[in-house]
Formats: sequence, C-alpha cells, structure tokens
Amino acid sequence: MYSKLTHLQSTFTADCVIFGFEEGELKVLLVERNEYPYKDWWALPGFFVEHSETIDNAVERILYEHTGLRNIFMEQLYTFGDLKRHPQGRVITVAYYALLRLKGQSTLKPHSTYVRQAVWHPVENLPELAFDHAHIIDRSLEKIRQNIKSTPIAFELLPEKFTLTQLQKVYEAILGIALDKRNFRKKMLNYNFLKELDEKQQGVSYRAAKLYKFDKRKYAKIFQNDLSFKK
Amino acid sequence: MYSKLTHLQSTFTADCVIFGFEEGELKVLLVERNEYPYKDWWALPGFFVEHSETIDNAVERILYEHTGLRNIFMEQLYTFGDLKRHPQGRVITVAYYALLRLKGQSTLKPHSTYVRQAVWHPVENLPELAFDHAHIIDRSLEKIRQNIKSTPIAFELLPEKFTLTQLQKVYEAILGIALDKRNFRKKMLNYNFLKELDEKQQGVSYRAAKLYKFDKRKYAKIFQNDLSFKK
DNA sequence: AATATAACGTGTATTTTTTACACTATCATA
DNA sequence: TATGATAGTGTAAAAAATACACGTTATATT
Repeated sequence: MYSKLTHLQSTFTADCVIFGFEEGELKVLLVERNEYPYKDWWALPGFFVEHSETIDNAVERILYEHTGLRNIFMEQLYTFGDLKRHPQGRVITVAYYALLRLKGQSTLKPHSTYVRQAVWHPVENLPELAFDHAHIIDRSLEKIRQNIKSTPIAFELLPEKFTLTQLQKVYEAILGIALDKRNFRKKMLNYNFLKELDEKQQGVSYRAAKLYKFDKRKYAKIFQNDLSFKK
Repeated sequence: MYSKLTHLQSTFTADCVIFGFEEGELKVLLVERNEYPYKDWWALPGFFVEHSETIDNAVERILYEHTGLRNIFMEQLYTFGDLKRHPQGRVITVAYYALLRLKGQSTLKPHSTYVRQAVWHPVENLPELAFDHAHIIDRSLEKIRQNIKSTPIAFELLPEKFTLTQLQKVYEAILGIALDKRNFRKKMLNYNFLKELDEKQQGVSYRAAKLYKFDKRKYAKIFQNDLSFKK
C-alpha cells in the first residue's frame, strides 16, 4: 500500500520516537523487528526514506506502516550519521519525536512485515535496543525536558480534559523531580491558558478533582509576545 | 586534496552557516558559486556528503574546501528535505552552524574551483541566495537567539579579551534589542564566569575600558548544576 | 449512621530576580 | 585646559520564585 521494498533503498533512514503517558509513567513506542539486521530486537519505528518523498512524508509513512498511527505531529530531533551506527555501513538517520495522547487504544497494528508488533515501554525500563536507538531516545528525552519548560508540550500527553494533579504528574515524570503542589498550581493558573470546566473527574473513589482544558487560543495570544524582550 | 568530484555524489549535502561579529554587526559567511546550478549566486558553503564519511567530517571538509577555515566547532541545526529545495530533485541537506571569532584574517581562500570567493555579509543585508539558503540562515538566527540566553555562545564571537560594552553589543546584535547598561553588567558579573583583567583597551581616543576574559572553568562549575531544578 | 480513606484545594511570608532610571569619571585629543 | 566620547556605578520598586501545612470533600467500609 505504501512502499515496495527493494534490497537497499538508500543509505538514509528516518526513525520515530513516540512518547506517551500512562499510569503516571512516560512511555516510548518500540517495535519488535522481524528482519535483519537486528532481527528480533526492539527498536524505534524506522525505515528507509524513499527518493521521491520529503523527510516529513517519510516519517509519517513509516510510522503508519509500523504502528498504524496516523496524523501525529512529529518534530525533527537530530540527524545521526556515525560510521558505525548501522552494521551495513554508514546509514544516516534523521530522528523525529512526538508526544501522544493515549486513548486506551493500545492495539497497534503494523502494516509491514518488517516488524512484528509495536508496544509501549516505560522509558525508565527499556530493553536493549537495536542500532544507536538507546542514544536517540536519550537525546529525545533531553529535548522534551528542555521543551516542557518553554512550550506547552505537556498537554499533548494528556486527554483533552485533565486535572491539575494529572498535569503535575506529567511535569514530574518528564523532569524527574517532585514539584510543590501549591506553587505548581499558582504558576500554571497564572499563565491564563487553562480553562476551568464545570465538570469533575468521574469514577474515582475519593473526592473528585476539577477538570481543565488547555486553551490554545489564549496560549497563542499570550506567547505571540515571545519575540518581545524586556531590556 | 580532499574530495574528487564525480557527476552526482549523492542526494545528500551539508551546508555551513558561519557567523562572525565585526563593526558591531553580525555577519554570515557566503560563497560565490562557480558551478551550476545557481552559478554566480551567493550561497552558504556547502557540498555533497561522501559515502565514506560522517556528517561531522563532511561539514568540516566542505568548510575547509570552500573557505580555508579549519577547526571550527560546528553544531547541527536541522536537516532540510523539501522536494523543491534543489532544482535537481530531492536533495536532502543537513545544516550546521558556528560562531567565529574574527581576527582580521578576512583572507578566505577557497580550495575548490566550485566557489569563486568567500565573503562576510551583514545578516541584516544579505544578497539573494541560492536554494533555500535564506531560510536556513533564518533558522540559524532563531537558534542562536535562543541559545544566547542559555549558553555562553556570545564569547565565541569576541576576541579572548573584550570589554563589557563589546559583550553587550553582541547580545544586542543577536537579540535585536537595546539593553540597559547597568542591568546588563550587573547580571553578567553576577554569573561569576567573567575574569576581570589588569589590562585596558588600547588605541581608543577616549577613556579606555577594562578588559575581561570568559572563564570556561568557572562556567562549567556553575552550570554543571544545569540538571538540578528547584521545585 | 459513623468512620476511615485518599486525594482535593487553598494562602502567606520570605527571598530572589528583574526592572527602571541618570550622573560623575576618565582618557585622548584639539 | 576645554571638549568629546565612552566608562563606570547604585538604589528603589515590582515581579517571580520559593517554602511550607491543614481543613475539605467524595467515596467506600463497617
């Protein structure tokens, strides 16, 4: 349906680092490889870039083929070109990453025989990985740790409606530190891009928390001033 | 001496965005092309990546061939892969950038017949550029504007010994805004990574300013704590 | 109905950082 | 010795970050 595979398409591949958040943990999506090299190893979803497509198209296609995921907004992380990262010689790879809102749909169906299954793994406890993929994941983690301080990526990991405690847990999982509840709330609410809803959390066996929504429009209004610095 | 050129090496190139600071202005190094496509146009130093080299090696080699510059620490910016960025089809390019201390040695000698000359141009006033190089420079500028707020890249643009006013000028040129002299000095000196020297500026026809040095060791000590966040 | 449980939701005082703002000092030169 | 040009300096006010603890509420259990 997408690519026909020949012996060696190119020496240029694209890899996807897809993060999700579940059970208070940050997870990353790995595939079990069904082809050499690294047959039977866990790896990032990734494959050769075709000569006729942009890199952006390629990662989109590859992610779909490997995991069934579509319409995921991915951002480029870095391009890796070490001579020894691939056993078949110098294969350059461009890595992309994305943060994903998990909706319980953990049924990920590869559309490619090159991978056997796609499974979420906690980033704190990863199996041994093919190629330099462990390194690529480390670099992605660094990146999102940086980004979470300056951009609203935390919301991409949460359902549309979330509680402030859930939001705090995302920050804590990514930054790897405990945050003060009152200070966290004060700061978040001061930004004025959260909309308090008239709904509460459902199905918990304790006092239900208020739900909030991330308001993109307000965020854009506030941070379009990104370019204006004070002296 | 470096690469022998064949008709079409690959569809993968590397481009270098080299910034310098002179006369209170941020400048970028451009080459005048001597080959098609874009013969006679101004462009970034850039060429095909060989199959046997890492990307890091390639940019180093290419920069030397085009400008005679060596041992420049370059950092990867982004990889561009639009279908229309190159008239010969989809040529992916990985862009690197660097900040350079100009020592009056503006004699840049290409070692390649593919370019005619290499010349510094003020970023505020660039000629029309080949390929998507104007876009690549824009992206590099964004990047260094971000970086100058969190890393000591300003010092890479200055001579080893500099005055606080020169340092402020670098910040102002990159950020594109005027800064308050007293607040700027207070902040910089508070970081404690500047070493005040017993020397003064020479050859100026007005009160000579004190010279300072950037102290890498102190910087490393202070900012190795980068990983420690307050709650 | 009473109680236990588990997370919710809130305020204040202190410290630190950022910002605004203007004049005197010094050196070289005319 | 006067002029021109940049160097060098401090304080007060505002804003942001930090530290810190307990009563509230919904549900489940007895």
